[in-house]
Amino acid sequence: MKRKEKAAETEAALKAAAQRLFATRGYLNTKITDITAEAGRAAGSFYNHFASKEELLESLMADLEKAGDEGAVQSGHSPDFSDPAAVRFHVVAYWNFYREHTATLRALRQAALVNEDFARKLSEFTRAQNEEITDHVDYVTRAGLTLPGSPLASLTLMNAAVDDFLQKWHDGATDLSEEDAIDALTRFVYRGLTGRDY
Amino acid sequence: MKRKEKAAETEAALKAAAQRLFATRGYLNTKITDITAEAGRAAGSFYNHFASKEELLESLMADLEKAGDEGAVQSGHSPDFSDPAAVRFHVVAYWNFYREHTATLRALRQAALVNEDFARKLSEFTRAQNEEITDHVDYVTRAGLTLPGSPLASLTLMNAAVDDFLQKWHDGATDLSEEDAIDALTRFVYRGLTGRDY
DNA sequence: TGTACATCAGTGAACGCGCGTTCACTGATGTAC
DNA sequence: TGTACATCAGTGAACGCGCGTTCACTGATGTAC
Repeated sequence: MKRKEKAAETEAALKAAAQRLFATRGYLNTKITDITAEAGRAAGSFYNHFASKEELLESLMADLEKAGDEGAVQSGHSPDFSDPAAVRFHVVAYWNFYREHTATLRALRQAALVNEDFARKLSEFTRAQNEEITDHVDYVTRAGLTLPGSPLASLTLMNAAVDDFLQKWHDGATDLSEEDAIDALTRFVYRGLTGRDY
Repeated sequence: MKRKEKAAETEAALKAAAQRLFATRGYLNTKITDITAEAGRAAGSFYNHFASKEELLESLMADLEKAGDEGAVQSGHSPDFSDPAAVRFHVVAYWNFYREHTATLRALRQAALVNEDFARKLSEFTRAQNEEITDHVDYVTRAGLTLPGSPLASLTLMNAAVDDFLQKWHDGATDLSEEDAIDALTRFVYRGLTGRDY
């Protein structure tokens, strides 16, 4: 079975090369021939594995979803967002998830700008994410605190702050160490959601 | 001087057409021939006015900056962010600014993904925006309240929340009316910055 | 005011570059007997 | 185990599409006398 091994190896090399390039120069700026060159293969080789750059990205997304599921399983966290520790736990989890999958996540966002299909996939992805923690924000109301808006709006606000801040931090737009950044983000979100100081 | 008038008219038509297309299908998905077709001119006409799509976008940015300056002048607002009304005022101002310039702002963000120059311009733009309100957040500290992080980090958090939420709201990701959206956003940001309920 | 020429905005067919995609070919691995 | 053929991963030159860009041309406006 040496043939299949070799094929799998090439496919993996192409994916790894793609991720490296997506991270540095972005999805839209990466040509298929860039990927094959970075992977040390001939241009034509690409099509033995993927029909297009889009399909490669879908494959990377599939890996990401698998990793996401594994992450979710091992959590066993508190869903009570009236507790700052629970908010922090989620911020940290998302922070790490983003760090490990920066290339794919950024590529996906770029692809969504240009491609209807990926736009849908991205919004489906965030919808699913919201779903998972909808009940978490309900704890805020049950604790006698008031959310900034409707539950969905509050989730969206939280995601907006986390997503964008995370990206800006990675781009070096702030002066903060990682711990300080997480601290600030947690505090901002917790306060925003609950109206309580922390 | 009928000739110059005609030229100015065509240039304006090209810009207007570009904005319409940028708003609907995005900057990156808009071809130069799309713009000329939408403006009802021949393809070659474009180059009488702009050397490239990038140059057209720069021209749109110049318009935007002019509008921004005019907006800033007529403000006469309170800079004291320990006062919710001051925060709201700024949120509303930015909200309106965004609504009026959606096409250009989104185009700029897309261009920044692909083009080094625009990336720099965009970050310069947000830096300048931050500059303008750096002192505003200092009022929070002076009022005896604690910011979520360093002043720069706090500003970045605020911008992150506003930018991303605004975009998501425009994309229809929430269920809120405009007033409710502004309310929720203001509350979230004010709480996040000050740790005070509102 | 009229005439002859110059200039300019606009036109659209044609050109050419960049890049995605194909395909005939090679050499290695697998299969049949 | 050896031989002959089949299959498959990989190669890279060549092809062709999409689109940015050019350019010779037209008709209208401006200028000189």
